[in-house]
Amino acid sequence: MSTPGRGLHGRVLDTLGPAITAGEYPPGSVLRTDELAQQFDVSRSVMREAVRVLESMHLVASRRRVGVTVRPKHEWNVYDPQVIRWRLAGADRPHQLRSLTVLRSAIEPVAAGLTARNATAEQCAELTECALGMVANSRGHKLDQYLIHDIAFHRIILTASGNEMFARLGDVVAEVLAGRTHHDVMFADPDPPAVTLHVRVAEAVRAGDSARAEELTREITVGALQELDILVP
Amino acid sequence: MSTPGRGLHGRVLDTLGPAITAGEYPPGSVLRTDELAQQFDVSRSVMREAVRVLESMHLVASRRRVGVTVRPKHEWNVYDPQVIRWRLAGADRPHQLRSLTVLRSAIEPVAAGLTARNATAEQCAELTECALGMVANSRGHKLDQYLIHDIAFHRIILTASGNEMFARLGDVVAEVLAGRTHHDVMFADPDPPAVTLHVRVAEAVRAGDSARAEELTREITVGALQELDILVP
DNA sequence: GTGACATATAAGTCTGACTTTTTATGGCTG
DNA sequence: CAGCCATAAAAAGTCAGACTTATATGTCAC
Repeated sequence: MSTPGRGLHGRVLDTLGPAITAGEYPPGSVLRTDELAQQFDVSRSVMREAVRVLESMHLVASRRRVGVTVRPKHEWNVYDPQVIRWRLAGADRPHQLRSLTVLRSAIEPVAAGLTARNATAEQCAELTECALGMVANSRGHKLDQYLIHDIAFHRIILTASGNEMFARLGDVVAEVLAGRTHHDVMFADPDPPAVTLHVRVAEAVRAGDSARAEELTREITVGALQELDILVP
Repeated sequence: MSTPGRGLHGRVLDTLGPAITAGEYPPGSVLRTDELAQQFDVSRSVMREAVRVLESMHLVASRRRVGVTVRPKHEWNVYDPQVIRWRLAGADRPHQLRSLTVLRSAIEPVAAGLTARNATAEQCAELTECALGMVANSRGHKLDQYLIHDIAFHRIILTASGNEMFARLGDVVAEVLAGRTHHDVMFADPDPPAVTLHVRVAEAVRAGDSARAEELTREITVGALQELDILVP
């Protein structure tokens, strides 16, 4: 899915990043570049590059004569896709999943409203196709195929809105949807009403009915939120 | 406001980052690390660290035997505060300001709704204080003092919501509000109705009226959006 | 106690040599 | 001429070592 092993510094990040975001090093902890370089058996230059990346994510701060100190959680760049992936892979996955689902419930309805205004004919067609694909795979344990169409659907909503900030959340939503299907529960087929809602959103967008698209999408995201409430109370 | 000149690589980023986000190097352009190092008169190691940071922001991709290629805009980490600052300082500032204001209009109402549920007594007090501070400075060209309270108000809404993703947008909103006051227009005192809305939001939060807090905040952000429509049609 | 000064420490910087990967090239063969 | 493989070249990637700079902290005089 992502970009693994793009050089030595990348491999260092693959273990150091998750460790930090998992809270293994409590905020305020000091790391020494030289020590880390020894631990990971890489040169100082490589370790320095890794630290620079962590610094740009605001996970750590590097100060002379002190070392590399871990920053408190509330300063992290929590929108960095890399950080999101690390946290989703770690211990506070449930907490992170909830935060992101709440975020979805704020963004997607507004995005759908804009999409109803701005979507091209082609995007409308794709959207409808995705919704139909969801219907077609909503019964008979074809969850993988269902998921693919579900992700595509929401990605189109976000990109067709014409707002770049919304569009960039496509990957995040994909991650959340995939996480729900694979990790957590959802053994059974998806709820029929939820599937129908997607079809109706596609209709509303095609009709250019902004308010309805927004309201229907809100129902979808609220449903996702309630589903999460049931699973993780 | 930010963290200027944290080392040589930081100074390189201060000019290379804005240049890239401004579109000076069109997507697909190739940069050579060694050439850049010469241009900026720094060592290769320093330039490599700078490139690593740009890479982690998805502004560029570094590939062997090819060079450092500039990525298309739609792949950038547009939520990175640094990237946002660079773009706000550049040519497409109006476009960026609009994107962020639309984002606000999606996030803040939902955040306010959650804040009405979750805010502590202390946070309620602070919120009221901010609203009153806005009222007190809403007349007589005391825009700077008004802005300070305005920023604090919205920051509390976002953090008191209890959602970390919302909380992290505090800086972004601050940047947008500051930008509106300083750069663009707003010579006159702020609109009295807008000021009143803030007071009423504080009241709703204090009363724990989630739906009302959400709706009133929506009015605020929609107003901000319309104001932008008038200025930049 | 307060202030000036010395010292130690860890990040920061530079340089040069070497390795690795990937692309282009050019000649060979069918 | 087309297709293929060996070769070379180019640029990033890695490493090691020496040196610089900022700064936290401890020491000493007052």
